[in-house]
Amino acid sequence: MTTQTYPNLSPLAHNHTQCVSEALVTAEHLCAERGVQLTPIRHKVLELIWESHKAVKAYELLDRLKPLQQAAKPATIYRALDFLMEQGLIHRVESLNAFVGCSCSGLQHEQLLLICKNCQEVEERSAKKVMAAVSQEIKQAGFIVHSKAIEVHGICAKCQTLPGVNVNNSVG
Amino acid sequence: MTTQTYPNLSPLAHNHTQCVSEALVTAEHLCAERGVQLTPIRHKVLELIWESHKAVKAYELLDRLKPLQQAAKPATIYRALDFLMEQGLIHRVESLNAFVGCSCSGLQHEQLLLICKNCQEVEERSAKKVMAAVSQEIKQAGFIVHSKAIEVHGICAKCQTLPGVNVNNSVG
DNA sequence: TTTTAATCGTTATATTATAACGTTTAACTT
DNA sequence: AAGTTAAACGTTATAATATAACGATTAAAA
Repeated sequence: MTTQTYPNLSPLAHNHTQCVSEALVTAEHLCAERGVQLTPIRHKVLELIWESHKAVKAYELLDRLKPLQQAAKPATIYRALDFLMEQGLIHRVESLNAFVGCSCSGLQHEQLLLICKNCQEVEERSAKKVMAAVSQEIKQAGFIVHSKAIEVHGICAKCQTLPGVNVNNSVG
Repeated sequence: MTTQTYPNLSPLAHNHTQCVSEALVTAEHLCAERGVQLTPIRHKVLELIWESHKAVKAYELLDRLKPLQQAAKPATIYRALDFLMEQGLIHRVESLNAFVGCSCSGLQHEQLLLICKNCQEVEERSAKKVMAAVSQEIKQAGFIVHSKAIEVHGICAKCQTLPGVNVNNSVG
């Protein structure tokens, strides 16, 4: 028997209701502590993002927000996303122009994002050794770091087991 | 006396004419070897990208291409960019929606990009240790990698010496 | 030399994101 | 509690980035 050593983000395989609820409670606490407003709109957007572990597009969020918030326009979404990013509650996935809930809110935010091409789910890993190696490399370059984005595209462990999933073109 | 241990990409500080010419010759050789066509348009776009070490936007390239290629339209640029990326002759900077010449064409293409917020120049580093650490982390996640993008934003060594440059908000 | 595939021209449109400005709501001050 | 200030939001418009689709042309292969 093998032990599953990776998180299985599928709604069926983990208690996603609890997962979302934890994220929202954490967000509420952090915002309260920081004296910033997690307004109803911001809260709804965060909730929509957490509906899955997939990276979600701004205009997709807008479509999903509209029924709940008639007046919602692009600016509504982008303002909420800006706030949530500032507070470290979500990540922007640069290589997809999309967003995903941060599963380490309140902790450090230099993350490695593993982005599955098949299911679009994003797994976040703190990857201390990677960050240390990056820091060392950067020091050699005499560079002052403001932010790091490490995004890896491929096929997640779960999707590798599915039939008809292309796992080719792999590197490193 | 200190030794300069980082590349200085300023047009005044390195022989940029030679730098560009090397990139173009390498591109020509690689395309010939591979039996793919570095057409006049593709060659011009590559040349325009290499005008500097800054990340350059697609529509900026389009504006610069138009005088040389009357019929140039967005598709003209995006097709050329797609080709140049497929051939590993340029990098897409995901976090800027921009493009930069690849200074390691023909070699490995898993790179660390150091993007200066002040001068917009992009330095490319092969960062073997970083890549090894990423590979190890990914193996633990049971993930199959197709591509990696490691992008670091901050202030380059050159700009740190300039007056009035904000070097704050640094991390790691 | 015919056939096929690649490249390019062209038009249209989809997608992502921001600017600007007025109104409302919340927080702070007295 | 009333007045003041700042934050958040509504709204319109538009900028910036990117792709689809299809026909014409050019290059490569048979």
